[in-house]
Amino acid sequence: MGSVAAEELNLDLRSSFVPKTITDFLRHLSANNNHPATLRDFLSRLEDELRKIHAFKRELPLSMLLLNDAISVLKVESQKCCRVARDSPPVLEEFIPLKKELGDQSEEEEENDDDKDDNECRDKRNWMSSVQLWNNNTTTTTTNNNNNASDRKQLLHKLQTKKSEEGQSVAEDPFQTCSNRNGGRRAFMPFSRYSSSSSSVPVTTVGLGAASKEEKEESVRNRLSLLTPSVKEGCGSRGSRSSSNRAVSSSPPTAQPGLRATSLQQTARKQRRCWSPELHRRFVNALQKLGGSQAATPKQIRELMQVDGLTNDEVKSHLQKYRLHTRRVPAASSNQPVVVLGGLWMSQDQYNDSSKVSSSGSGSPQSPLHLAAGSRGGTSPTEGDSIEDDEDARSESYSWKSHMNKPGKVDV
DNA sequence: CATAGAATAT
DNA sequence: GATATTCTAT
Repeated sequence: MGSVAAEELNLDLRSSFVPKTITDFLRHLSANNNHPATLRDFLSRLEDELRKIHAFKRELPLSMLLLNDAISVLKVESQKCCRVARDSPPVLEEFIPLKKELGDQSEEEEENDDDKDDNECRDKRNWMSSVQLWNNNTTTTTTNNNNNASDRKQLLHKLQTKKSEEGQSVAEDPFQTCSNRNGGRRAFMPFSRYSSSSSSVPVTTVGLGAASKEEKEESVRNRLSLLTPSVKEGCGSRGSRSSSNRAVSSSPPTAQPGLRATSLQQTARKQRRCWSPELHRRFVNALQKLGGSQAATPKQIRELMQVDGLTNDEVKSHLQKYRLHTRRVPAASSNQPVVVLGGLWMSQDQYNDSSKVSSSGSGSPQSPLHLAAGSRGGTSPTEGDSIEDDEDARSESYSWKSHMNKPGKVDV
């Protein structure tokens, strides 16, 4: 029950305005017999914290400032304290220590960088894994410090404003199921892995062989609310596109023009959308409903997919890729497109259930076989890119990697 | 001006 | 290779 002060204060410090906190602290301190240990402890905590966020100093300039202030004040107080306690003469070195500490790690770079960015990045990454101060662009506005080589380059290259349409941003994250860690694996993991672990979801893991027609009750038209339980962190924590995105952020009331305020709008790239198997599945479903990849337009697809944060461009891009990939696998010789790739091309229905819940209406009215669409009355199969082919190609989970080449006919 | 598709860029 | 962004035509 001793001095819990530091504990509390530590918390306060993070979210409160320093002056107040410090004041409180000091008051508390003096009320407590000026316990030097307490002060020192707190001070050391602060310094520790400072060290931690040092790597982020560019992004959290204000935090650095506050912290520095706090430390300075406390240092002074500490001196006083000691003096009083030991009645010894002042030792003014009050402001030196701070510098000293930082000095070791690096400190001069206030704004040149570009190369030592590397160090910083590493630091950041380290911290990133444990700490999570990355929520918002808090202060990305750091005047001109925000570099990122690429960003900078882009900025210089073209300052033409870009429409920042996707206002939806937040609240997306339908089912981004990719594990996208830095050096990690990517792409689709077998569905068998999806559910399980945290959260409820009655779904029961669904192995790839069991359930095939989960629930058709289309009751829920839920716009895609299937949050993949276990993978929620998957695609690179897109909790918010920030890092240093288009710093739009609409800085409120311009706050205090006094300091760094000018928010530069840099053109940062969007976070890559991760086309999880689920997403792709929706995509394909939509295509089907729209009559094949050739007939569908990005917009239609997007609408059909009903995925929240999904943008036209994203769909467009995906569609482009999709077409590219599906084009290469013409049914070769007439029918029996399947079979190729040894079972790799099975009807999507099998995978359809994948895992997830909700399932929304997806698996239902697909009319799996509308192949008879009739479109081709026997015309020359030569081309072989009529809707059907798309269907074939699209069939399963997402393996366009088809490596398979049609040995038969070379072009030219 | 909005959208689709192709061509590039990252 | 997968996405994003830009360019061009509609």
